[in-house]
Amino acid sequence: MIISRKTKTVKLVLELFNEKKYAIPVVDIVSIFANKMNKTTVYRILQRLEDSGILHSFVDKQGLKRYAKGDQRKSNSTNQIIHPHFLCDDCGISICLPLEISTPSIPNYTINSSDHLYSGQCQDCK
Amino acid sequence: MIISRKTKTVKLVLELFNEKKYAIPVVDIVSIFANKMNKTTVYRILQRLEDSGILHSFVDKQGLKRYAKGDQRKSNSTNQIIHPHFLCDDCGISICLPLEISTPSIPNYTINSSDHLYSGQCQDCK
DNA sequence: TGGCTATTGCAACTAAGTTGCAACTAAAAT
DNA sequence: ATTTTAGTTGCAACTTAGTTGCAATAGCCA
Repeated sequence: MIISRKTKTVKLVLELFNEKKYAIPVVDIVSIFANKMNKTTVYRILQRLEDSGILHSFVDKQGLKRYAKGDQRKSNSTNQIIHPHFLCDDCGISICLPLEISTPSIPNYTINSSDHLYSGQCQDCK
Repeated sequence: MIISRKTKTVKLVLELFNEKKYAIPVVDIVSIFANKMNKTTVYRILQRLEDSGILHSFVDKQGLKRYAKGDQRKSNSTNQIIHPHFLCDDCGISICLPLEISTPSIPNYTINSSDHLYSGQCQDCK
């Protein structure tokens, strides 16, 4: 499914991702908008924004799904724009690192996608 | 906490990891031992085995925690033995890849640990 | 404006993982 | 060998992330 209507709730979510340029846990987005929209709506909007290529997502070390701006769909098939994410152990913010990751080739295995997560201290916390 | 007693349940879990050399989701282990031990026990044994350096864990793309043999604790501090995991999209098995991952240095950031997950088709499914 | 259909809210549900506590048992002490 | 004590387990209840079905609502286009 693809975003086809710019509803109030969709606009709110898009505004959030324009303010914050790092990867945000879905749980946080749900609580940010707790009295603006239903949590089901949040999950569905994020899914649609990802399907539309406006956001991309990954699962962090705690198993929480996070979303950030940008399209990473094509990267998984054409082997481009694969980048690692960095998660700060102290303040919890997550950013997309501007590094190119090259996918190794492993005999007898086909690699379709990859995820890379670094964690430690960000510039503000170190 | 560290493993200090070799109870029946601990032995069963260790046997499982001797048979299967790939990373197993906790959920699977719970159902494998459904009538041998309580799920709480499974979670606690796995935690202790990891703290003891006998197993290591990571979170897969679905957000499920998986365990595999080997120690990865020291790798996170001394920068050794960091290896990626491979997850088969078809059959779901996960293996530890025998590849060494070098951690990049990012200005103003401290990196303490990293996780690398590839997915695609394994040798049996391809 | 009217109507089609995407979108939303609600409530109930699933599934993973956690917690507190009493009962149990492996292993050390006597 | 028996007692002691501290690590371990089972149970039941709970928390939290995420999902589903369906009726109601609201963009958007003719």
